[in-house]
Amino acid sequence: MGRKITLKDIAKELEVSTSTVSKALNDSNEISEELREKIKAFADFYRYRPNMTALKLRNKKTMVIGVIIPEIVHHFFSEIISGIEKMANGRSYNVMVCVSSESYEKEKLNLEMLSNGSVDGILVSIAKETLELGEFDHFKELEDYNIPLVLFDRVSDEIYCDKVVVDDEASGYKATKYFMDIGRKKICILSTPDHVTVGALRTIGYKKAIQDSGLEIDNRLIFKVNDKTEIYSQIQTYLNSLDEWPDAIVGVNEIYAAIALKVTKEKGFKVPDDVAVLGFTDGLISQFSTPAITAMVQHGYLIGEQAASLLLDRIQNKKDNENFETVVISTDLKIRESTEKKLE
Amino acid sequence: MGRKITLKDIAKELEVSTSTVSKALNDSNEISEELREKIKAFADFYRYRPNMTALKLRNKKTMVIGVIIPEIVHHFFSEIISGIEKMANGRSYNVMVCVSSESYEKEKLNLEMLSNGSVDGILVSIAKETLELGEFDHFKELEDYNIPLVLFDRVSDEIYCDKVVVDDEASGYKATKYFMDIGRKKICILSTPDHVTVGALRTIGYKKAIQDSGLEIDNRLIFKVNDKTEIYSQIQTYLNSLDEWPDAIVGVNEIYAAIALKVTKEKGFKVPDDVAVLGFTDGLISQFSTPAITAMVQHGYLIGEQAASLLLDRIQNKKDNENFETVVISTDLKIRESTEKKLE
DNA sequence: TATCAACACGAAACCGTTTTCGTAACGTTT
DNA sequence: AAACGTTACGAAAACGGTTTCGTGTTGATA
Repeated sequence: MGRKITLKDIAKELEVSTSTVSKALNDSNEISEELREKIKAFADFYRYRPNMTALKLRNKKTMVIGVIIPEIVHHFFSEIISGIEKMANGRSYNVMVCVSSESYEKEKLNLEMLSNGSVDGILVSIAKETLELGEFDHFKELEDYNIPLVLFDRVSDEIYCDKVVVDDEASGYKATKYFMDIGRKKICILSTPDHVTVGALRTIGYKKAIQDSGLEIDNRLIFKVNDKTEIYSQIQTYLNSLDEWPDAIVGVNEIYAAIALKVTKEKGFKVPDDVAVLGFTDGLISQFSTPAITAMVQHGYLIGEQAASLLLDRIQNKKDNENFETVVISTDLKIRESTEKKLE
Repeated sequence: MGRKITLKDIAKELEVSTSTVSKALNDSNEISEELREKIKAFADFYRYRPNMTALKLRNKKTMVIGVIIPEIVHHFFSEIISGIEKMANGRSYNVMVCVSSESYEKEKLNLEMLSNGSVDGILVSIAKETLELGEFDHFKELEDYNIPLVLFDRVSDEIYCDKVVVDDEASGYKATKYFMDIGRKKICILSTPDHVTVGALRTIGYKKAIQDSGLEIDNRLIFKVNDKTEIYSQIQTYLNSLDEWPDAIVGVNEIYAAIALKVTKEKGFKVPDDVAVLGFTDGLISQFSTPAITAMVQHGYLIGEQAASLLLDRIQNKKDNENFETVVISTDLKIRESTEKKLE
């Protein structure tokens, strides 16, 4: 029943004005040492804590940032949130998390909800459906409300704001180059449909690497997985449809790589001796599968930190509106058993 | 520059009072049809949206619930958050996520931060350190602030509130019983230190199952993994220290099971023929490792939904304070290759 | 024609703070 | 003694809404 105690309560009880109490608690020297101590003691005793909502209204800032992610049960994204949370917390901000479930409608709804004054700024990784539709007006409306936006990982050129991305093209290149360096000839890539930029960019990197080494690109070795139907059988069917099994497979995410690994082993090939497998995102699957999968580490935590940092800079400094920045987080190759000969 | 437009702005522009505008926008029939439409049109045109903070202050509710979890990059917990988010959203609430990183101090800080009026209710899964210290006063202070609390998964008897838990003891029993049913004799359990209740309870279930079948409990088959040092080598060392390798291993989480699987295969044993492995939490590791690991599915999503639902009931109905409920979510055994003979 | 309800709107209080400004009381200076 | 500067506090506005309670105008009723 310990009804929350307010400034007014204290004021009444101590027979002073609320302004006096407020000042006393904020250590203003406008109030005499004596009274100040008395008020503080009283407030302390009754565990007074200023009402945040009132403060938010007064200060016109909420000390909260909103995050919209496509999915939360996902190693990469949860890493990002973790980074965001850490950075925000360190700068005394809280984080409100919304999930778009890859749906355009939900993303729009979330955006509207967040932009009604609940948060001081918004971080978004765009939903697949939105990317597919190419519909970004809901983001543009944010400008009207004057609320800073930072996009991360899944971004769009049509939206003018700060961004944090992975150097996907370079990573695709790096992965492919690595395979060629260890002597692989027939390198296959399991990618996404083109509207998912990350997949598309990695594929571009893949192609460049092939061309740079003077080889021809074989389009049959590029497979775009359709997320809307069963993934496993798609990959299985595709690989089986090739005249000859590839000697190296790049999966643009952990799952594709893990599935490719599984299918390959089931087919009787030895990994990495016959076939080498590499995936993007260094999650638990890569670490714990057998053989452990070589992965492009994407540093999700760092991405989250950077994105939050950029957003908070915007919020706090009110940077000159026309100088948007794009931070590129580079990946690292974490070599594991799936591409290296095991020590016998 | 589209300065956020307020009621006052509209009122001034249309030369009416703010009360009129407010009523018109809320479809009050106190305002004439004609004026109402005019105001609405105007508001619409300028994209008026009520300031949430002001509403929160006025209504004395924030429509936000806070969640404190030990870790976010974790399949089980992210599933829970997902469930919470879904339920909260469905009931027009938003979710503020805080991470305790298993630290008592951070948990306490988070709790203080959330209880200052930022949220209408709080969901917590207790940090390991807190459980270890047995220090729960920070939760009790919540009562003073009159803010509802629901604990999930990691709970404590000392805290008097609604709870949502997994039937850990029964699950431990079920897992062990299953192993005995498929003819395993030497069943080992990789558990946690006792202060982590979930691990302890599962171990109790394990013991009961053994006893119920008339066998003796062999304490050497119960290993408590210490999270503070390297897990892999601990498990490896432990298993190697046994006179004889077990023919079945229960891991109280996915990681322990995956490591046990790996170590077992490295040692040259066949899974499941020589050794069967089972883990708790049905995450990606279990699905994608080879062989895929049999798992106790914990329905994290459901736990999240239930917890949020319970909390919202408290918030909305102001249930009679002394009738706390504990919802038990039961687990399911998802049998996979790691315990079943493979089809050749 | 006086009375009264219904209608349509505005004034003001309220939510819980902070902050600007005003001022009474006192001490100091010339 | 007049003028002035401090000190220590309170009144009131402000943040952006909602809501209660008037109140001036109508039209209908007795």
